[in-house]
Formats: sequence, structure tokens, C-alpha cells
Amino acid sequence: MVLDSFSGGGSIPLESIRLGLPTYASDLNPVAATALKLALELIPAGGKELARKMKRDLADFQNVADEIGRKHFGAADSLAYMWCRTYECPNCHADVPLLPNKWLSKKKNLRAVKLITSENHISFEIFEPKSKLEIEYASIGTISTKTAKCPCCSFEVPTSNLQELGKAGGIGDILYAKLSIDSDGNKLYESPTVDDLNAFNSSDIDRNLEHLVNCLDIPLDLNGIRHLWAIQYGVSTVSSLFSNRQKNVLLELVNAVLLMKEKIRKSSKSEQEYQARYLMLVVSLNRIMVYNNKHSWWQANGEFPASIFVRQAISMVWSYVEVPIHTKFAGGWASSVKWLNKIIDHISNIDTTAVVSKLDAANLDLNDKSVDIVVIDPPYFDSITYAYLSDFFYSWMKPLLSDELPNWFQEKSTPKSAELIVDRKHKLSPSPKDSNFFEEKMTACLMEKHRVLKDDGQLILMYGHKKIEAWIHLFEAIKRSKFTPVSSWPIHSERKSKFQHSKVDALATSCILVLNKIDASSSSKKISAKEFKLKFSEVTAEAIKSAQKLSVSGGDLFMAILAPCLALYFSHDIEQTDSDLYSMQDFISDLELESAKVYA
DNA sequence: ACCCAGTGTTTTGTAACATC
DNA sequence: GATGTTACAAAACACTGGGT
Repeated sequence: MVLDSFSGGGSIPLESIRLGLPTYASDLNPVAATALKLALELIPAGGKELARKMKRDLADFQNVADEIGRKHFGAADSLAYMWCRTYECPNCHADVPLLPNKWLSKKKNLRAVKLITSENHISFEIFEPKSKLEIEYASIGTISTKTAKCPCCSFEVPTSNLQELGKAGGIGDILYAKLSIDSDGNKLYESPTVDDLNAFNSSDIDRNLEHLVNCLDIPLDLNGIRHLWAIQYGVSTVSSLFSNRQKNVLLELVNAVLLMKEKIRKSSKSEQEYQARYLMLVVSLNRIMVYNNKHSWWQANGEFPASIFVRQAISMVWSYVEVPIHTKFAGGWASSVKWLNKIIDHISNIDTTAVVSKLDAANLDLNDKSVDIVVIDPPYFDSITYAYLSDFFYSWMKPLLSDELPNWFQEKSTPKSAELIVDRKHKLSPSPKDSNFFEEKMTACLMEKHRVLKDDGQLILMYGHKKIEAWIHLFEAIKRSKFTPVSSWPIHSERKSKFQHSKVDALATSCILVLNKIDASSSSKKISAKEFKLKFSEVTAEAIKSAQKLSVSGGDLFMAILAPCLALYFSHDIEQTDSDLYSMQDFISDLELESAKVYA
């Protein structure tokens, strides 16, 4: 059996079931576990027939999306609405639009917005920048990372003041452009009309749905502020990530999915089929949400929206885009369904299903020595704060799934304290999750792997981080949990540019470590630092030689020689004297030095 | 050739550290 | 204590590459 207890998006267990191997996938995060259950368990189990029904459900829902879209966006048939945030200039009292730049389209047809100022009022005009001067004008906005500048009186306000203003409710929103399609099918940027504003302002919510609004009152967790930057500007709850209209549309979609339950149940031949089809609709709403919030922005270069999670963080976005769900362009329902259908087609062809659970990786419901191979891609130290970011989805999923997956969606928000990550330090974050927590938790997780692995089983672990600290705590955890490295391999992303190493940056590449179990009672040999260094240079020289035979070069060399050197390090207990200290940090630095020497 | 869902790169600002 | 240096990180910007 193959085990991945940090499944996340599920690429490892997906490949495993594609190979027809018995697979066990788990994740602590209920949002991830839900997607895993659908993709790795329910869809493969349902096969072609389920796939057909799912695709029909999604197609049927288009009518609902169209109806809700028309209700809230009016008769206009626009592709996107461009909004930006505003603040009141403390000097001239103008409502200043916060724009990082003025571009709408930087493709073959250049379009930008012009700010027309009269005394203390600013209005917008759309134009085609032609001259160099106009292009320069379009590239300059009203806000940089440091300050915002009023176009009327040129009075400057530092962003720290905007943060205070935001917390006090002093940041507003203004609609400054919209994108439509003309009769020839060309993209057309226009100024919004009175009707557009009226449609926005008259967007209202059914009183019966107000109970659903409460589920969005989840605070964005301050511990995760280093990935939730928008908190600093007063974006403090999940609810505040959405405009009124976006919230109304999404709540009606949620309600429509809830109302669809009975219909799906009646037309399903089993409880399992019902669950699969219902979960598919829930997950499809998640796709709509990432494009329908105040943190998805317009990519003028490609003329399409960027989702809130185009980076794994929620940053402050000054100029955002609102996509009507009933457009067939990016961000709309139809476009999302297109992608979902592809996924359904692919996965429904797989014959093997995985066993999915929502569990802490340090406490699995598996028997001792029952697993042949563990393949994991555990969290990379402080790189991604999965749980904090998941609250964006969790809050919407809770009312949808509290009946179907009651144990997974019981808490008010995504469980965070047990998650194996380090919270980056920030003056506003009181988080206790430091590197020691990471090492302890990683050790507990790896010890659990040691327990469930057969004696001749292997643990394959992917890891990457620029910080030496991140590697030290991983290595300590590996040592403490009684594993020893057998081999190590550098990983590249599929992008070509990553191969073009300009300099040796050893820790910049990720690696795969293959680990074997060692006897829990075994102990390491005592050795002096001096003796160890001698052995170390022998092993390193040997490892470099064999790596070079395989044409491994640059930063990859570090990763390639890591395993034999680490095995050596783990098997010895280096005596630490006042005159001769040799820490894990020294060991990694030496290793870096050795691999860098080769290319000096 | 274009669409689009991103990923990679550059710019800009900031904080920590080092030096005078 | 002031000033310079360096590393890092956010945000903006540029570009890729599969798919059609």
C-alpha cells in the first residue's frame, strides 16, 4: 500500500491510483480532504456513468447561474467590472481612486483609464495611449508600495495611514470601467453607466438567506498575518473579502446548491452517487469564489482575471475585478465548468480508488507495519499557510457540508493548531508556532510513518526551502524518528528557465529524499569533530565523483550528494567540546561549500 | 493566432545587520 | 548613534505554454 498523509491537492495519491496501486490518502485540512474524497474516492468509484451525470448536473446549473447573474447584474452583458478602492484625501477631500497603474489592456489594443480632475472631484475616461508620454501616463497609478498620491492636489499619504484608515472603515470602492463585447466580437472597454451602478446598488439578498451570511463572520487569523497581509488594512473577516453584490450572488448560489440536494438524491441510485454529485457542485462553487471577491485583479497583459490565490497569500489588492457569473469568459460559471469537465473526464477513467480520510499525519488509523511505501510532500516550513488560507473556502463549505461530512465541518473555522507549519514572525502575530514546534510535530509525523511502514518499506519525502533553518529542523526530525537517507534527487519544475542557474544557489532547489527505517534501538557511534571532518571529506569526494558521472551540476550537486553525507552525519554522534563545536548548521554549510567549490 | 491560468522576473521598499 | 550594506519580501509586471 502507498500512503500519503500530507495529500493536499492530491497529486501524489492521484498518480498512485493511476498506477493501480492500493492507496491511502489523508490530510488534516477538511477543505483538502473534501476535494480528495471527491477526486480520489468518489469519482473513480462511480466511473463513466457518474461522470456523465456530474457533467449534466453542472450543465443544468448553468440556468441557475444565469438567472442569479441577470438578477444582480441587470440586463447588461458585460464580461468584467473594474473596481478600485478609494480614500478621502485629507487635504482636498477628493475621493481618491487607488490604482497601481491605469492600464486596462496591454495587448495589441492598448487601453487605459484617464483621471479627469476638477477641483476636488475625479472622474474617469477610457482612452487609447499612443504617444510615449501617454504610455508613461498609463503606467503610473495613484498608489505605490509606499504612498498614495491625490491626483487633484498631489497630497501624499503613506500606506501606513491607509492601514489605519482601512481599519476605521475609511476605504471605499468605486466602479471605474467595464469590459463588454461589441457586435463584431471585439473587446470593448467602456465607462460604467448609471444602470451599471444602479444594478450594483440594488443588488439585494433574500431575507431567508440571512442565516447563511453569519457563516462568513469568521475572522482572518492574526497568527497568519504574514500570508494574510490584507488584515493590516482592516480586511479582518472572510466576509470583508467580498463586496455586497459578490456576497449576494455567492449566497444565492450556495442556496441553489442546497435546494438541488433533493433532486440529486432522487436521481441517484446510491448514497455514494448522491454524495459524489453533490460534492461536485460544492467544489464547483469554490472555483467561482476565487474569481468573485475583492482580491482578484485584472491582468492587463493577458486581459483576464487573476484569482485571489494566484499567490498563496491574501494581499491587499487596490484595483479588483468583478466577474458576472453568467459570462462565458474566464471567471464565469461556464468557463469553470469547462475545466471541471476535463478533470471529471480524466479521473473517471481511473479504475482504482484511494481510501481518503481527514487525519493528523501524526495519528493515523493504520496498523503497525501495514504500508509498503510512504510518499509525502510535507509542508515546507513557513512557505504556505494552508489552514489560514483555507478559511476562505471553509466558511462557505460549512453550511453546505454540515450534513454530508458532519465530523469534518464541525469547527467554526479550519483547524490550525495541529498543522505542521511555522508561522512567520510579525509584530501583530502572537503565534506560538515556531521552528521548535515544526521540529517536534515533524518528528511525531515521521515516527508515525516509522510505525506504519513495513521494515523493508521506504519513506520518500519531498522538501525545499531557501532557509538553512528549515533544513536543519527537517534533518533533526528525520534523525530523531529513526530514518536514514539512502539517496537524494534534485527536483526541477517543468519550466525551462529554472534550469538556467546563473549562480550556485544550493538551497534554492527542492529535493526528493529516499529514507529507510533503522532499528529504533540502534545508537550512533561517538566521534570527535576532527575525525568526523576527515570522514566527511572522503564521503563528499566520493559522492561528488559519482554525481558528476551522472552529469549533475550547479545547485543540483548539493542535493545529489546530500543523502550519503547525511547518512554519515546521522550515524555518528559528534562530541561537542568548547574548542570544537560541530552543529547541524556547520554540517550543512560545509556541504554547501563542498558542492560550490566544484564550480568555483 | 489567440485564450487563459497561471508561473517567473523585476522593481521597490524594509528590516536587520555591519561599520564608522 | 548615524550611516552604509545586505538580504529578504511584497507587489507589479512580463512571459510561458497547453489547448483550441
